[in-house]
Amino acid sequence: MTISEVSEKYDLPADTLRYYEKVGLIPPVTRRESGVRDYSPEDCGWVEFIKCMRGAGLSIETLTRYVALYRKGNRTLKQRKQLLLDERDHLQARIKEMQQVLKRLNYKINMYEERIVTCEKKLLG
Amino acid sequence: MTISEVSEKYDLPADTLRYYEKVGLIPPVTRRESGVRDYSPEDCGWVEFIKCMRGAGLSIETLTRYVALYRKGNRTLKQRKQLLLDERDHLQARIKEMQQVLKRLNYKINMYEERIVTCEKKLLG
DNA sequence: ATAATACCTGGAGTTAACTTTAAGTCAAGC
DNA sequence: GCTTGACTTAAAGTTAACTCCAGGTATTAT
Repeated sequence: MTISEVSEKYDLPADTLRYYEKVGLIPPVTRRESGVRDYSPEDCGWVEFIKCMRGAGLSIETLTRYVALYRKGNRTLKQRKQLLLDERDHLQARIKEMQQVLKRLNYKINMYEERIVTCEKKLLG
Repeated sequence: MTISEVSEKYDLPADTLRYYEKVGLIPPVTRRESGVRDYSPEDCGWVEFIKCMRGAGLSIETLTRYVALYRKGNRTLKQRKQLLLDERDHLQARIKEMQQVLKRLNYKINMYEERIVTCEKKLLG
């Protein structure tokens, strides 16, 4: 697959795909003789994975560390698992915080509802 | 309260407090004659509210819009409620996405667990 | 009264994560 | 074989959200 096809498929600008590769967010993409990128299914898998993780807010720095470990082979399995455990915990904490805020927003919205009703009554009366 | 006390209380740098006020993220803070900030309980309430919302990822742009509406008084109640409704929906969507990723991370961690066990068996055998 | 410390403003600098640009190379259609 | 549009790189530019700095004023302790 060419870079523009991958760009289309995952809804990521081609520039971003090149950037991700340059900073080591995905392993080096397969190339033709000429140097043009030709994404394999595995390359695409990485793009999808990274897009997903970035969507949840994992930093580029963290993800490049993960990819760097992956590229070192099997002897880094435990470190990779640990990295994922740490990120999972962070993510869980963020979700919890956001759920608190969600509650607060809902409460505030209810208060607004009440105030608006009261205001309109006053205008009618 | 002085800015450094507020900074301490909410664990936000004094520079950030000034910045928040400058860009309209909180309404103008009470001042002494001399011009020095002297945060009232209400000013503190804004700081707390904004810190909370920023923590959940609401943008400064959105929050300044909210504060601007607030400063226009009661006739903006409906618009403020609508803004909060929109933000609540965004937040809810983000939480859902993050929960998906959490699931995926947990799955991946289990896979690593299995692979590590298998590897260690191989090394022993 | 004076020295040390805290506060003020406007503006420059920083960081993460892209995004655009310039200057060129490659590939598909005629 | 030539044009046109997609691809390449390195490097500069952008955006959001701070963060720091210089030069000056205010407050507090001695």
